[in-house]
Amino acid sequence: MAKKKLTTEHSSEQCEVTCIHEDRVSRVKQNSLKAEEVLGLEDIFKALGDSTRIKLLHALSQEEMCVCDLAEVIGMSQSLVSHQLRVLRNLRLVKHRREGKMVYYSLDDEHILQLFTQGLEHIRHR
Amino acid sequence: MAKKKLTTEHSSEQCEVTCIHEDRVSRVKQNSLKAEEVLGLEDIFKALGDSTRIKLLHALSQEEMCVCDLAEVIGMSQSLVSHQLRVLRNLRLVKHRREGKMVYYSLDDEHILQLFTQGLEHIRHR
DNA sequence: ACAACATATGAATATATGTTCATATGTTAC
DNA sequence: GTAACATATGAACATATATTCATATGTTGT
Repeated sequence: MAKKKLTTEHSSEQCEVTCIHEDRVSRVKQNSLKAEEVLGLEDIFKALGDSTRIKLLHALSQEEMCVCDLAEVIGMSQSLVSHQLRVLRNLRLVKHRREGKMVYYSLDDEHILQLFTQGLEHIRHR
Repeated sequence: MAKKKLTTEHSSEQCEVTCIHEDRVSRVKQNSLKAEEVLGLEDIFKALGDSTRIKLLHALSQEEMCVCDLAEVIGMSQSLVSHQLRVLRNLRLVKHRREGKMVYYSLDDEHILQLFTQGLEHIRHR
């Protein structure tokens, strides 16, 4: 049986840490990412962190395609594909052009492919 | 060209698409990522798609640090840091070693840094 | 005008996930 | 043994997000 510990006064105002290596902490703190950079990275990686969007981007890395084709390739509904393409569009990861009734999508930034490659290297390398 | 047309009724059995470019679709389909690869990428990018974990990884990219230091550096609670470190540990993104009462974490895979670099290039390049 | 098609989108829902709180576990010193 | 400290973790909660459904918008052809 576990015992309860008598907690002395728990000042909840501050995080009362006692083990900080001050020099190390301040050194690393100074080299922090800017808030803007953190948010930017978060957005991109969040966009890449979904299997549907991964499949869409990978398909588009091969050729430009219309929404219907994309739906068929990844085996999901047109509605879902449209929704997810909008997410990718908002992040400037894909661009689109209209041709008659159809809308063709393609990659807007080839950096994405390098991220994929790096990611694949990682999952093989473990 | 386009295949059979289904009634535009509420037949929700199949995805009734009529605009498929068959050659293009089958070409791209053949070159699909394996399900395993998709899941692997999803896991990694999902892990990177959170600001707390981004800050943790970026801090660890500079030097090995204990949990307390990390909490101080990113300005969040010890509990949260521990939880998120476990996520990163499960994905083999960080490793840890015990030294007395403290546990020191460090990056387990330097590929991560390249992903960060690529990501940063992207957000600047738009 | 209309019908048919391709795509976009708002709303609803279910699930996933980040954060907090309380407490447990493990280590050192006494 | 107990106390103090550093870390880990289960549960609860709130928010975010993926997917589906129904419908709207835009385009072509008649």
